[in-house]
Amino acid sequence: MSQALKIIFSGTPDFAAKHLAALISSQHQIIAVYCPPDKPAGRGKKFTACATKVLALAHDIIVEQPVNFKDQETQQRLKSYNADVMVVVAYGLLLPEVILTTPTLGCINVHGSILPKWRGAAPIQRALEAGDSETGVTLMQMDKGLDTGDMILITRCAITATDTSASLYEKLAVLGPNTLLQTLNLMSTGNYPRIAQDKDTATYAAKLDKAEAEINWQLAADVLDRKIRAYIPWPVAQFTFIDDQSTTYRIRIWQASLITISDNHPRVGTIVGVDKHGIVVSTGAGGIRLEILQLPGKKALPVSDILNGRADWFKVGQSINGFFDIVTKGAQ
RNA sequence: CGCGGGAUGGAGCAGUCUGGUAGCUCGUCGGGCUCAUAACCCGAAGGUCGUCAGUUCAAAUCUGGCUCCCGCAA
Repeated sequence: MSQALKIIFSGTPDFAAKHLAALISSQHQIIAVYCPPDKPAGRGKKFTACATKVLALAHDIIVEQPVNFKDQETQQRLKSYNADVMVVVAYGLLLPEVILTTPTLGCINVHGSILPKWRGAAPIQRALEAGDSETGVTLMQMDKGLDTGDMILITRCAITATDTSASLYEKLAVLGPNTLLQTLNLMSTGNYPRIAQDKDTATYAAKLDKAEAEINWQLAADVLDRKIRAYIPWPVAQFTFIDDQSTTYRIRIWQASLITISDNHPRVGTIVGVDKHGIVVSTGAGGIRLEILQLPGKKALPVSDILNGRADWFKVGQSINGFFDIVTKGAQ
C-alpha cells in the first residue's frame, strides 16, 4: 500500500468537489482547501460559498480563500502547511511559479482532455464540438505554462452521439477522481512517470462565449448538432424567433437530433416537418430535429408540450425564426 | 433590498392594459367509425385563476406583502 500524503486541495465548482470527496475518503490527509473568496451569486445576489468550500467545511477542513497568491504573506501561509503536494482542479486562479514549487512534490492538475489536445479553459466542450471520438482526463505536473506540464496519467473516455458537455462532465467527474488517486499513489512511491507534452500537436480550447450560442442555420446539421450538445449546460444553443406581433424571443435548444430530409429545400432555416417528436429544420446540409426547447422565462419543454400552446408558431414551410422572416421573403 | 420574465383544470398556453365568476390545444374517461390505429367523429369529467391582505356592488383582471420557478448578472 502506498503512503499517505499531506495534500492541499484547491478548486471551485462541483466538478472539483467530486475530487475533493474522493481524497477525503482516501488514506491521504487533506490539510487545507483553497478556493476563491465567496461572491454574490444567484438570484438575489446572496453571498454563496462554492461547492468545494461547502464540502470542506462539512468535514472540518481548514479553508483558505486568498484573492490571489501574489503577496508574500499568502505564499508564506501556504508554505507553512508543509504539504507534500497541491492538487488543483478547476480553481479559477492562476498560480505563480513560486507556488508551483512550494509543496515537496509540486502541484498537480486534473485537466479534462487528452493532452496536449485542448489545453485551456473549455476542453470538454471543444472536444465535443470538434467531433472528437474521445475525451478524457490528464493528470499533469503543473509548470508555468497553461496546461503545458508533464503528464503523469491519462484516462480516456469515448464521446457518444448523444453526449452533451453536461453528460461528459459527469463521466469525467468519475474518471477524474479515480485517476487522481492513482496518480497520488504513484507519487507517494517517489517513482512516477513524467511524460513531456508534444508541443507540435497541442491545440487550445478557448473559453466558451455567449455569442457562439446563436445558431447559424447555414452550417451543416451535424455541426449544429455537436454545437448544441457542446453548449449544454451553458451557454445553450439558441435562436431568435419573432412572432406576429414582432415580439422577439430567444429560444434555447436543449435537445436535438440529426434527421434525413429531401434535399430540395431552397432556404435554410425552414421548418420542413412538425410533429410530437420535434420540429425538423433544414440546414446548410441535412436536417435537424429540435426536440426540447426553452422559451424565455419558461422551463425547457418537449416540443409536444410547446406546440399545445404555440402551434401557430411552428408550421411546415415557415421559417424557424418566425414571422418576420416570412414577411421579408414575401417582399423580395 | 442587483435587473427582468413567470405562476390559470393532469400538461402547454389565451384572457389581465379597457374589473362583471374562464377559453384554446393536448391528455384522461365514455361512446362511435374502421380490418385496424398514435388517425377521425361525438360526448363527459376535471379549475377556491400560487398565497395573504386591501380597493370595489363585483377581482384571474386593480393595489401592497409573501412563496416558488425561469433568465441576466456574478
